Amino acid sequence: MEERLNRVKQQLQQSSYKLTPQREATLRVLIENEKDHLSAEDVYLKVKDKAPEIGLATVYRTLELLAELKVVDKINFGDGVSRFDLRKEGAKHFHHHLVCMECGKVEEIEEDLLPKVEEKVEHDFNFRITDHRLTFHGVCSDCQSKGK
Amino acid sequence: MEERLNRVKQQLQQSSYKLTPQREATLRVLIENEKDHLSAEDVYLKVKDKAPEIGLATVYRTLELLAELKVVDKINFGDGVSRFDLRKEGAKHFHHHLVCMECGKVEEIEEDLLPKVEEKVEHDFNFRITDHRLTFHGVCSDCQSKGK
DNA sequence: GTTACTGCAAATAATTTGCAGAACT
DNA sequence: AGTTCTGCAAATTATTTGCAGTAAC
Repeated sequence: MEERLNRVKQQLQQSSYKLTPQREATLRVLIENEKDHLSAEDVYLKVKDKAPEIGLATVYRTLELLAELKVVDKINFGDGVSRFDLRKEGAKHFHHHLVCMECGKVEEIEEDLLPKVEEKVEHDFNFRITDHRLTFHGVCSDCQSKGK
Repeated sequence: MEERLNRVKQQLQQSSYKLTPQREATLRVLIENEKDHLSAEDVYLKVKDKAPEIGLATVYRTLELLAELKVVDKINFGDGVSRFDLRKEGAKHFHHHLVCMECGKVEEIEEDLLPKVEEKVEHDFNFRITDHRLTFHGVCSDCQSKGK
């Protein structure tokens, strides 16, 4: 946790940004809820528990900043809300998601499934890929067994 | 064009919906701009040219209805706007997109690149896939040559 | 001391909803 | 007649921005 914060701190300072208490609190929430896919509002509420004086606008600004630095990825599952997902340290690409259409659960796939596909796309379309978003919609295993 | 409208009309009627003049005008705009990725507002403006009395709320309601029937797919490229993309007739899955981070251009990939990946995911995660969203971020060939 | 950062409130933007009337079956 | 559909205006929701004060280097 602490090492991770420090690395982000260095990243911030390299771009002459500061790791303020508000930003630190926001980062801690993101790290503690790494497996979730929190909206800005969700993050705000959790940060407020620790630092009640923080404003929602600051959370938005911090999340935007972290997205710029590629510390988090911003993703949208189709409800009108942006969600923020901590990027695995050192990961070149954003991980993939499985969204269950029945219960809404979101699972993560860490393994990069796309290298071959990306090779083909870069070649066929002469497009230099820097990142991707891959989300599968379907029915999770729990809902499959329930649904019978 | 007309056959295509008729097929959607039948789809609507199967679910006891009607193909009203407003819905038809909206569909025509979508078909005429098949290669674009129009927002609800974009669609509204284009429909208004033909049928000035139509309301924005009706366009939203129509697009939502068409998404439900899988005539269009709703997609979000990260700006805060939903875009609506006509699904190729008979296509089982949503096609893929290349979004250029420099100029914002969006290209489509019709070929389904994911059957092998999906097989693996269904097996490894016991997840029944019904659809997917795959978008690549990067630099298109035009911007690559300009950028030199 | 200067520049970056924050909280608050107000502004903006996208989308949804309530409702009374119109249209289709 | 009964239901579905529409336009309008108002409401809601998510996000952004202006600004005056605060904190960090």
